[in-house]
Amino acid sequence: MDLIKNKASGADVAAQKAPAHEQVYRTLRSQILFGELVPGQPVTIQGLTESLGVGMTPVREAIRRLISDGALIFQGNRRVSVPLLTAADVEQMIFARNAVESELSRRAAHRMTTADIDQLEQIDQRLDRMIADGDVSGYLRLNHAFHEKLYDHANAPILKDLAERLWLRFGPSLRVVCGRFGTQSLPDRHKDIIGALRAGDAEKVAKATTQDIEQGMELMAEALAED
Amino acid sequence: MDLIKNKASGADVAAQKAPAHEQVYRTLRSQILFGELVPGQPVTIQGLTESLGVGMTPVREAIRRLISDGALIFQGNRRVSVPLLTAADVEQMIFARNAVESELSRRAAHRMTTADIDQLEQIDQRLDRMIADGDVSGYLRLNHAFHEKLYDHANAPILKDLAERLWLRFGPSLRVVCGRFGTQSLPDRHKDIIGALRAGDAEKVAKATTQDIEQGMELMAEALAED
DNA sequence: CAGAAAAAAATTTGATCATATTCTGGCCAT
DNA sequence: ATGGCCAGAATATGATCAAATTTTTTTCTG
Repeated sequence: MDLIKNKASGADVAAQKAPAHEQVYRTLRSQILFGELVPGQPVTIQGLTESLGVGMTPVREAIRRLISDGALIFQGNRRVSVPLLTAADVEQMIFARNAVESELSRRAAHRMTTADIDQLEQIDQRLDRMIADGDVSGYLRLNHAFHEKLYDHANAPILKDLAERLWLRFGPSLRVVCGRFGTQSLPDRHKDIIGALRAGDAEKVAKATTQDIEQGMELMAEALAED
Repeated sequence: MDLIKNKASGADVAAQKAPAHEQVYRTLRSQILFGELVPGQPVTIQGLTESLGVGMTPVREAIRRLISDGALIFQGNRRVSVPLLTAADVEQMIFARNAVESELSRRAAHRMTTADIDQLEQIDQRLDRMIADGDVSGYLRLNHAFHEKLYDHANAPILKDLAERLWLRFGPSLRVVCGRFGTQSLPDRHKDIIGALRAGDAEKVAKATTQDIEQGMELMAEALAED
């Protein structure tokens, strides 16, 4: 609604036309995915209507969607909050991510052109800069962008949807890990993935993805175990 | 022993206590899961407010949740409808179900007691009666109940949630298959699963689950290919 | 004059909000 | 501690506005 008059600056037409509940959803989803909300933090409808300047109906709808996504949890009474992961949760997510995302990588490997891989590498280079700068938010955004870009090429929307849900679940906790250990200590296998893509070795891409996942998730499990 | 007994007569009470949007969600979810809504059928908010006798806010919230579940799809303009599956969708679901549900079966196999297995077998016996009677609705409900009961024992809520979402996606189309071929031609591997459970052979349980999934999904793929 | 394409009105449906009602959890008195 | 009040938050409704579809009217062409 604020964006309506801002069209002069070239704001996205689609975003302008999107209904309020969609915009609220995207905003909250992004905040959760990139850890701007802390695990355990309560989420209230009235708080969001004020901070987002929108009525309660759109806020309600966005919250329901996010609960269904697993990005928020409904605490039995009428309270909603950002989920706290248990060790068992992380263990299940490792299994599920390995199964789904390694397959997405495998499929993407069969379909990506050199130009596609170049774009992916560009994202990874920007990501490296974020790590060097210690920019946690930037790191989280680009790490997600890297995987999303890769999985987009798998041409498997249902599998990608499953993967995206899992990311929403661990987003807040991943941020906590970064905050604790810093970006320096977050290794990834993106270089391996890119190399294997260029070599056209789909199995190697899948393997590297699995390693990437396990490194990240193990770190998360350790951080959670400390509490 | 029977902890559920606590709220035995409270089943209705609990249902009464549940907020309207929750009830609408459950009703629609059930209708979709068991194929009471036809693929492609449009779903309108105002139609539901009338037929369910509640305001539009609860209906809206339920619809958003179901869209997030993949049980309904948002058709670009403001219309919402029951999804029509493509061959590519089915292929992805076969992969995802195999990965997730075979693991759920494997985990359940490690934890189920003889009494648990007896209960599962009881469901399967009731299911056989439904097949004999040609009761498609009953068949769908008990087939779901069988798998849900099995996966409940896996103690893996995140994996179970992923599986449940996949079921919601193919529910409407499965009903179409049954309507076309009848219940007689729907073979399952439930007897194999039960036998392997009793033998304590987790790998065999997982294998039988995979076969059960592939039989059902292949049939669906064939039916969809006919159009 | 008939028929089809285009334009305009009417109807249906979705989106949002303001308001009333219900429920939860804390607080205070006993 | 226990039990009833009170503030605040969530739930639910109906009214209102906007968008899209359908129907009707108009217009143009053969």
